[in-house]
Amino acid sequence: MRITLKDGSVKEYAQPMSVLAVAKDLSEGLARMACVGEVDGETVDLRTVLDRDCTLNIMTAKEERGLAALRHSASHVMAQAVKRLYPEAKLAIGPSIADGFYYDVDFAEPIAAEDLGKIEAEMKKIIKEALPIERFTLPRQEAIALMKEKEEPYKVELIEDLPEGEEISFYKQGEFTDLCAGPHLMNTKDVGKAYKLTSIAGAYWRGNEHNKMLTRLYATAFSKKEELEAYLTMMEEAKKRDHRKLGKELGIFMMHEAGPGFPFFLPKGMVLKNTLLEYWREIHKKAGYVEISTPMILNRGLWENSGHWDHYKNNMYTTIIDEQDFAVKPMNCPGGMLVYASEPRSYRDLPLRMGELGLVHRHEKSGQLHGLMRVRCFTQDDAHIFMAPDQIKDEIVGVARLINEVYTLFGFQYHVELSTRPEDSMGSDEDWEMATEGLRSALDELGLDYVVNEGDGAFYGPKIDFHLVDAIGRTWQCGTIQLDFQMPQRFELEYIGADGEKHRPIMIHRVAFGSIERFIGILIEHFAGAFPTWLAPVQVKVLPISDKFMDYGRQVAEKLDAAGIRAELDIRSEKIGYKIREAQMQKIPYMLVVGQKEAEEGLVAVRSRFKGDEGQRSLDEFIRAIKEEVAKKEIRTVEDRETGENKKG
RNA sequence: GCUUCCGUAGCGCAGUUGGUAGCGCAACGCAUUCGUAAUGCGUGGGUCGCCGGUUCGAGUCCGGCCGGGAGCUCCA
Repeated sequence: MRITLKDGSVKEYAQPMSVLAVAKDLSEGLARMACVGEVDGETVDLRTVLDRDCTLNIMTAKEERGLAALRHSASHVMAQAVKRLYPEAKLAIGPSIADGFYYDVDFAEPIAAEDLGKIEAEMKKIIKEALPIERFTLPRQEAIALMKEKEEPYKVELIEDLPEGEEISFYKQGEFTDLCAGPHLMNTKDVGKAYKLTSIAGAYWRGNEHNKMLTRLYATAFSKKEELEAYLTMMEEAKKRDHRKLGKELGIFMMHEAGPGFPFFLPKGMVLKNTLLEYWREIHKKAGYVEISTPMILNRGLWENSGHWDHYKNNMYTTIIDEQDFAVKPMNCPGGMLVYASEPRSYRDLPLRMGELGLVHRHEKSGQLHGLMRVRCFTQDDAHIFMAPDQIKDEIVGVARLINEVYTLFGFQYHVELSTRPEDSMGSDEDWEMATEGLRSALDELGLDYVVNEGDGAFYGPKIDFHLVDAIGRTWQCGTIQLDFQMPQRFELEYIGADGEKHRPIMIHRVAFGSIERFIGILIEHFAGAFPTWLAPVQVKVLPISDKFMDYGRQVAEKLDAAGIRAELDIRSEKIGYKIREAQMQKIPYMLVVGQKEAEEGLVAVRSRFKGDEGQRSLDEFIRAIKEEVAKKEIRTVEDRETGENKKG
């Protein structure tokens, strides 16, 4: 039996060997880091026996899967601590996740955030006890019997759902035994000191809202204390970027209890929104789109025809006009269908790309609302593309490139998902198959990596989703491309082909920003409110040294305004330091200080967020430079000045 | 919607065992006219989210509702 190591060296053994034995054979003292192995690319526990030729990689806790094992063991320690403190508690599941781990527990009595400290203290003891973590397996029936004996009904249910005939693996540490596939560390002491219980929340058993809600204990663990501290500091910093906090401070938007989930855009936010829309119109015009606008309220018959009345009614606001049912649009597509059908279409018109900045309303459940990220009314930068079947792939590729262009302009990283047919859907299997394949082949042609989201498509078709990341690492769906065979059929859309016959077009629904509101939320967090100059609601603040230079300041501001630059003049009788501080906290890109010297010589003293822009220059020169920067939609490096927020103590 | 926590001036907060409210910033007024992150002094502003209950008395205790946060579930 030959075992090839990651570094290329080869070891020969006559007998089957455990990963642990091989690891021990290789290194004198087995470090706590070496808790997990990877055999032919598959992660395994160190106790796994090797009985064939294979490639072996012994990982450290710093490597992703090693870290997952560390956290997984930490979650067992947490569960053990919980069982010691609350013997009545029933355990559900406790995996490692992206930033840590959790354990779902069914407590007899609710516990409070203050109890986390007690659990943490008990964990410390268990780690100090240095309990070996042992793996063993049982046949199915014995496994069920063991969990019944320990009165763990959730574990029994989990085992019952595992495939027949397989041995069930368990991990045991001291008095605590848990159903688990592993892998794990070798000893509880290896969990170390770099762990912390972070929060407490509710979570449904098996993620189903009809099931009982359990208590989820969130925690995190790292291989080093410094890493834990760096993570906690990072989370604190990220919270400062929260778009709800910055949105208020920078006067971008507000919420009011008069309209939960319905955002109000303030003057500065409106500038931001309009600037984005201006950009949107510019690139769509270039990409061959026309723009339409369809009504916000349409009658029930239309929504029945589109399928929304059957498949989307729970999310729709309805009203009665002249004794007839009407609905506020939750999507723009049916209106778009009517525009397409309003005149005869020729194959020469295709692909017909119709954009619409449509305000849609959806009744989201109250608990889903989240600042601008999840609202009840939002503007979709929608478009419906009608095309012949042989144009599908090119159109999808074109849309994906457009979306990529938009995200790249802002410097976003994104990932792509392909969502397939959901349970509640309409149309034939063949249509769904064809549509899904169409999206898949376009993704392949673009060479984009994607994950498949089974059953997550829209009720009328499969979709490609583009996801962006917010300040604390949550991802939000923004762009989507959806391929739809259903709507054109339901609305009996047609075009006259080259053959003089009637044909049915196929349609793409797509958004690039997704929702302007959500996109703005993500932009705020992405830039921490310090928008690139082309987007900044106020681009320049003119700051006279004293009232004596107010007139000159006014002239400067007017000249900027005439040049199409968004400028404000600070007219208060305050000292220059005070005015600068405020402009700085408002994250305004440029400040122009004007006093005696500037007024006499027609200059401005530039102070900016950016590196290398300080100093006196003529106003004309400044205007030329800023206009060029705006035209290029440049994203410049923000100089790292102290925030000043805590300066006063 | 569910679990849990929270709701005091425009914003950020304090308010001890129940005895009808304070601080900082902001706003406003006066003085200051200043050269790169907070000039000084003064003034006004609150049905303590709303409704009900307990009590001689409720910001404080209890219940319901509304709104918000964290997560779950659902979605752009």
